[in-house]
This record gives sequence, structure tokens and C-alpha cells, in this order.
Amino acid sequence: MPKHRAVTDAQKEARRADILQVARHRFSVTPYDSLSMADTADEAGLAKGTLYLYFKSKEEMFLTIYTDQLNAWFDELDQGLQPGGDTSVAGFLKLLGDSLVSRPELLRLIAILHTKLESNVDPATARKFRIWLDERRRATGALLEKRALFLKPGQGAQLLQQIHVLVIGFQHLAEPAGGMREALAAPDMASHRVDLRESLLRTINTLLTGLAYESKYQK
Amino acid sequence: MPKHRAVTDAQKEARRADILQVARHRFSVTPYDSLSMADTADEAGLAKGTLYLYFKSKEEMFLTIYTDQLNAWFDELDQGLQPGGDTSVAGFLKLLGDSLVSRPELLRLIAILHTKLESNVDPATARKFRIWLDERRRATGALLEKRALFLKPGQGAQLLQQIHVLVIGFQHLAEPAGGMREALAAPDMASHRVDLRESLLRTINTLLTGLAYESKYQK
Amino acid sequence: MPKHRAVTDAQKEARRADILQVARHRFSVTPYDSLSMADTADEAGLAKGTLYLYFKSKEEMFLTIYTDQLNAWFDELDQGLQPGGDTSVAGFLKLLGDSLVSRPELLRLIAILHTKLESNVDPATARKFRIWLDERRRATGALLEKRALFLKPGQGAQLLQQIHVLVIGFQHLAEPAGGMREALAAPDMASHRVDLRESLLRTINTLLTGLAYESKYQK
Amino acid sequence: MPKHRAVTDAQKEARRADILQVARHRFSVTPYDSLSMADTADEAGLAKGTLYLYFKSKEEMFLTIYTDQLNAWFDELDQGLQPGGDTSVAGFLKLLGDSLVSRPELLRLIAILHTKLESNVDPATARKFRIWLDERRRATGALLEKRALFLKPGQGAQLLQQIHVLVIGFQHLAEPAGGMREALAAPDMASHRVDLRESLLRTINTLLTGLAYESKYQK
DNA sequence: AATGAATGAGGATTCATTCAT
DNA sequence: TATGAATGAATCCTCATTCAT
Repeated sequence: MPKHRAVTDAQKEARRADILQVARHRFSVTPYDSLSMADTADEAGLAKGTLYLYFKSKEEMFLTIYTDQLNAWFDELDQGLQPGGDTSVAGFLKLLGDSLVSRPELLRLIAILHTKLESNVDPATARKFRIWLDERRRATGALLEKRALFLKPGQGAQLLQQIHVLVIGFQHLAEPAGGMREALAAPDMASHRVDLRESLLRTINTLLTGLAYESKYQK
Repeated sequence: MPKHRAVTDAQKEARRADILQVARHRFSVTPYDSLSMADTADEAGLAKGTLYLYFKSKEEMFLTIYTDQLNAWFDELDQGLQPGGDTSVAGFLKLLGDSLVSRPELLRLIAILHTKLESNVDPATARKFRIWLDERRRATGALLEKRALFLKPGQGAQLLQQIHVLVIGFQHLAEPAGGMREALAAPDMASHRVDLRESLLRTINTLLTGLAYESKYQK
Repeated sequence: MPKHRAVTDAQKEARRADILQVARHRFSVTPYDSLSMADTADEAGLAKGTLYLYFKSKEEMFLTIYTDQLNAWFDELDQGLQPGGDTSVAGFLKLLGDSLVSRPELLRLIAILHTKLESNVDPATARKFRIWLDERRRATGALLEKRALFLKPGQGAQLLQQIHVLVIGFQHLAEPAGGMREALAAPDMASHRVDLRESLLRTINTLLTGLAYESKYQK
Repeated sequence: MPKHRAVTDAQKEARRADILQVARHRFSVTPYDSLSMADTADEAGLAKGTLYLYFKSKEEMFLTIYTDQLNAWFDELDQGLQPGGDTSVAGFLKLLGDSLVSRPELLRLIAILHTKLESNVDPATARKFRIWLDERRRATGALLEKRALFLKPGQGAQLLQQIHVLVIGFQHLAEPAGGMREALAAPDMASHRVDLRESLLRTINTLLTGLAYESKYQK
């Protein structure tokens, strides 16, 4: 018994959103590789094939989730960077920390974006995605530059890229898998563990300090 | 026709090194996942089983390569940080850039370390590896602290960890695979490409500046 | 060129039966271990993966064949034990002998059931199988008890279990593999060979005699 | 450092016995298939290759163990069947039960003899083994015939073969592996389990009764 | 639009045995 | 006699994707 057909555009959009939500939920409890399209389809009450009516591939599906989540994150940043807000560095760090740590799935997606998602996607989609991402970074970067006057044009976006990079790396360090996960679980290995939020914010803080200093003295 | 037997310890060590070299070579032209033990064995003129006399698994083999390469890198850093050398930040950055960029396989290994190598390795090996890595970082970090006087105890190792993180992330950005690789190959996408060396060094430079500043003013 | 799709339940059942028949045929000419799923798929004109749509594993496939064959055997016994049939011991022995010897694949499956099939199957399946088998034995055992009045309640099933055991053992003796098969092929070893049917029936006959005697004199 | 060389025949015989003892010990704690020649060699303080100086193959090694154990069992039977001993059927059953159940390794070897040991052995060895076994059965069978007067010539050996067969079958039933083992471990499956000793002795008892009866009435 | 049957590529690993030393 | 380095065969199963219905 086929699920009621989505005929109107609104219905189709709703179904698409349904699928995305289910997929996001599955990703929140299962590593990307262990996630099967079949499970996602099941949980959505659809057949496997139906998923492919809405997304070209598993990768595109998650790239869409990634885009959505990232959009939300940028929105939150943009919101927090509105004129009249807290202009302190501490405030910015808190904004960053809270907005990122409250999006564990986004963090995990960022970490696998380049090895999993971007690879199995067609060039046209990849291109569109990259242009969109850089533009979004540029825009939010511009807001940043307005708030933190020591940032020169372009440095806002650059900083956001650096933050992106730090998330990838620290996420890898903070959430190892398999053998290393077990090894680090031992009590006496506590000092070898990495706390994502702390490490990330500390590094970003240093970066900001550095940028401020460079701006002042290195012309 | 069995290859001449490695009887003495020296011969065995040589054979082991042979295998590692072949594997490293194959990795330099093929992604990790596409690399088969069979091919490596063939190229080394050995039977597949023989590889397992020297390494417990594919992952351990590459973890060994990683360790060796990283050791060499740390050695090069230690060398460059000897008393009497160039103490400028620019010198340090050049040292970092040269030593890293001349080791493309190390960069690629760093990028997959946490998702491929650490995961499929037994906890004991993982533990040993992590302890070794942190110790090596600590030692080289100590040298760093002697050269860059603004670094407080522990900050040398911390900086090296941050560099590690930046390498992971920028490597992901700089060497995308599949669709994104193709997309970025288009001439008009040049501005969206990431240059590993430049981005890495710029970020590290900013970090150093930040650390220096923090040291001076934030007590 | 995909084989015509099995859409309706009947078609799917037919395809499943097809696969089973091919597998049974292959088993009739090849030892279980030498049998590859790939060959079976080939002979059935299907892709390997398709086999796994119908059976969870190689073991479950053959457990199904075993179950089917055993069902047919029990059916034949039940049929032969219907009221009004031959009630002599000789008649029962002939029924047993004919029904078993005409099912060489069943005999071979019985011999490997416990070492190959039951071991690599999940507990739930194993449990279901065992309960089914014991129930089927109980039911046919009850028929036996009605025909052979010296059998006390429960002894019918018990006898069937003993027959099962004798089949395992005599099959092992009667159809050795490898070196022993060759050795026994020598003309002067004829007296060392074991004839399954004769040995089996003779032993069962003695068992029946014993049961009859026990029933009469040992109260 | 090679173990001290076994030069004299006595030394060689001792070493051979050493190896057998170690192998038997390993088999007592590990299934045949999981048993590696490497482990056995290690535990014996020898190199793998050395084992092959004393035995042609893994199978021959265990066939030797089997032969030794079986010899000991026949010896015990012969001993118990000496003139002047207990001539009751109950006494014989106790002798059988005790002698078998006290040799769990022998039971396990009997169960795999025909599928594992006999298959990978050269025909000459297989032949010799089979002739030896039948002769030993014949001899002990003759003793049996003297004690149990209802046994006609040849029936002693035949009975021993039937017992052999029952051991194979009941051992398979009583010690399932993998999934079935787990399934039967459930408390509510208790009634589906098989007790080796009880089933075996009950069946043998019935067989004996049957033989006695046949002898009396069927001429 | 929805279904779900069919596809098929793809590779690490073990271990009994051999044989050069 | 003892060693142990080297060999190499052999195969199940998953799951993203397609396409006939």
C-alpha cells in the first residue's frame, strides 16, 4: 500500500522535509557509514526507491541536511551579530560555542563533509554548494568585520573558514572511533582526551587575539 | 619462487622496511580505501600472507608508516629548533611549511588518521600510539617553548596539537575528492580553492601572534 | 539482464523454490564446504545479492532445504503409518529404509546438520528449528505408538530420535571422505565397508525388538 | 635456540609423546578447527616445522591421539570383560558408561573422526587405521560374546560398531555449537536438551535387550 | 509518484604446510 | 633434527542504486 501520493508541490516539499528529518534523526544515533538508505526509508514509512525521487544519492541527501543545518547556524550567527548586540570577544566566543555545541550533528557532518559528502556528488552540485558556502561565509564575515573593527575586509570570512577547519580537526580528535575510543575510555588516559568545546574556543580566542594584534601593529 | 628468506634480524628489518616503502609508494598514488594488500604484496614481490608476518593488519601497517613519517617530521623540527638556529617567527613558519609540504603522504595520512587508522586498530596499539604521540609533542613543544619565550609551559605542545588540527582540516579543504575535486578544477573556481601551505602558515602565524600577545598582556 | 521480477507472492515463492532446487542440486554433487553462493547464484541465473533477499545466509538456505526434506520424510512416514496400513515391523522397516535411502541429500544433510548448519545460524532460528523438529517427532512418534502397541507414550518420539542418531553415525561410516574413501575403494577392503541401509535397518530392528521385550517383561 | 635434539630413538619417542600430550591438552580446551599447529608447537616449546618431523599432518597427529585413546578404552573394556568379572547387563552398561564418559576427548574425537580426521589422511594410513580398528573391535567383540551368551559370533563387534555410531550421533546432539548451543541454553529449552550418557546407555540397553530376545526366539 | 526486487562490485585474512638454512 | 620465514588458496555478504511494474 503506497503511502498517500504527494501531488501538489506543497505535499512534495513536506515529504522531502519528512525524509530529511528522519535521516537527520538516524544520523544522530548512527555513524554515517552504518546508516542505510533502507533504514531511513523504513523509518519514514516509504520505500527505498522513493528516497531517490527526492534525492539523487545518499550523499546529496546529507549534503542537503548539512546545508540546512549550516544555514541555521549562519542565521544564528547573523542574528547574534546584529548591531546593538554584545560586541565583546567573550560574547562572540560564547555565541560560537553555544551555537556549535548545540548542533552535534552539524559538527559531525562538518567532520565528514569533505571525505564522504563532497566525494560522491556530481560536480555541478559540488560547485553550487561551494559557491553557496563561500558566499554565506562572506556575508557573515562582513557582519563580523563590522563588529570587530580590527578585522580587515575579507578577514571575517577567512576567520570563519579557519573555524570550519578547527571544527573538522578537533571533532576528529575529540570523537575517535574503534580502538582509540576504547583506549581513551580508560581512566588513566583522561589527560589524553580532547574536549571539543574548550579546545575549539581556546584556539579561536587565540586566533582573534592574533588578528587584533596583527591589525594594530602590522599595519 | 619464494623471495630470499630474511633470516637475521637485520634482514627482517630490511624486509619490513621494503614492505613499508612499497606501501607508502602505493598510498602516494592511490586512496587508502582503494589500496589492496594484494597489490602491495605483488609490488613487493611477496605473498599476501607474508605481509601479515610483519604487520597485524592493513591499519597497523599504515599506522607504522604514519608513525615513521611523523617521527621524521618531529626530528626535522627538533633539528631546526636546536639552540643557535633561526629564532624568528618567520623562520619557524618556513620550517613548518617546508617540512610539511615536502611530506605529502604524511599530510594525507594525518587527514585519515582518525577515521581509518585509529578505528580499526586494537585498543592496546591505539593507546601506545596516543601516548607516544603526546610525548613526542611534549618534547618538541618544550624545545619550542625555549625558542619562543612567550610560550608558557605546555603551550608548545598545545600549539603543536593545534597545528595538527589545522593540518587535518586544511588538508580536507585543499584536497577534496570526487565531484568537488572536479568542480574546483574549473578555471573560474580558482578563487574557491584552498592553498594548503599558505592557509596553514597564515593561520599558524596568527596563532603565534595571539599567543605572544596573550602572554604579554593577559598575565 | 535482470531475471524477470518476482512481483506477486506466488512468483516470489516460485523463485525461492527455484533457488532451493538449484542449491539442493549443487549439494548433491559437491560437498557443503566446497559449495559457493556464487556458483549457486550463477546456476540459478541470479546475482549473488538476490540469494540474500530470500535467505539470510548460506546456512539458513540449507537449513531450509533440510527442513523441507525432513518435512517430506515425516509426511511419508505419517502417510505410511495411517490406520489400515501394514502394521508389521518388517513393513515399518521397509518404509524407513525406502524413505531414507531415496533421499540421499537428506542423509548427507543430517550428517552435517549439527556441525555446519546449526552452528552458523542465529539462536532464534536455531530455537525455532529445534522446537519444530521435536514437535514433528512427537507427532509422528504418536502415530508410531498407535501402530506398535508395545511402545509406551513418548517412546515413539524417542525411537525417532534414536533413528536420527543412527543415521548421523552410519552416514559418517558409510560415506567417508578423502583418504578413507580411497582406501575403502580397494577391492580387498570390501568387508570393511558399511552399507548404510542394511546396518541402519538391522540396528533399528534390534531396537524395536528390545523395546517390545522391555515393554512386555520390565513392566 | 633449538630445543635439545632428540637423537636416540628413545628420545625421539619421548618427544613424540610430548607433542601428543600437548595436542591432546589443547584439544580438551579448544574445538578442533580453532586449534592451530602453531599454538601446539608453542606450548610444546618447539617450532611448527618440528611437528611435521613427527607427524605428516594435523590430521595424522589427531588420528594418532584418537588411536591411543581408543586403545586405552578397548583395554579398559577388555580388562572389565575378563573371566570372573561382573556378567550382568547392568555391569556392562556401567563399564561402558564410565569408560566413555571419563574420556570426553575421545567422545569428541569420535564425533569428528569421519569428517575431519579420515578425510585429510593418505589412503595408506586410512587403510591401516581401519583394519586396526576393525580388528580391535573384533577382539573385544569376541570377549563380549563370551560373557553375553546370547551374542552370536560377530555380534560382539557389530554391537561395538553400533555403540560407535551412537556415540557419534548423540555427541552431535548433546554438544551443539554456535546458535543452537545458545538457543538450548535458555531455561525453557531444557526439555530439548540431550544428556549424552543417559541417552547413550538407554539406547545400548535396549539394543542389548533386543539382541538377547532375537537370540532366544528368532533362532 | 511509489514501490521493492534485482543488481554486483569488492578484499582482508588465516593457517596448514613447505623448505632453505 | 630443528627452525621459522614464506606461501597462497579461497569466499561470504552488504548496500547504494536502478528500473520494471
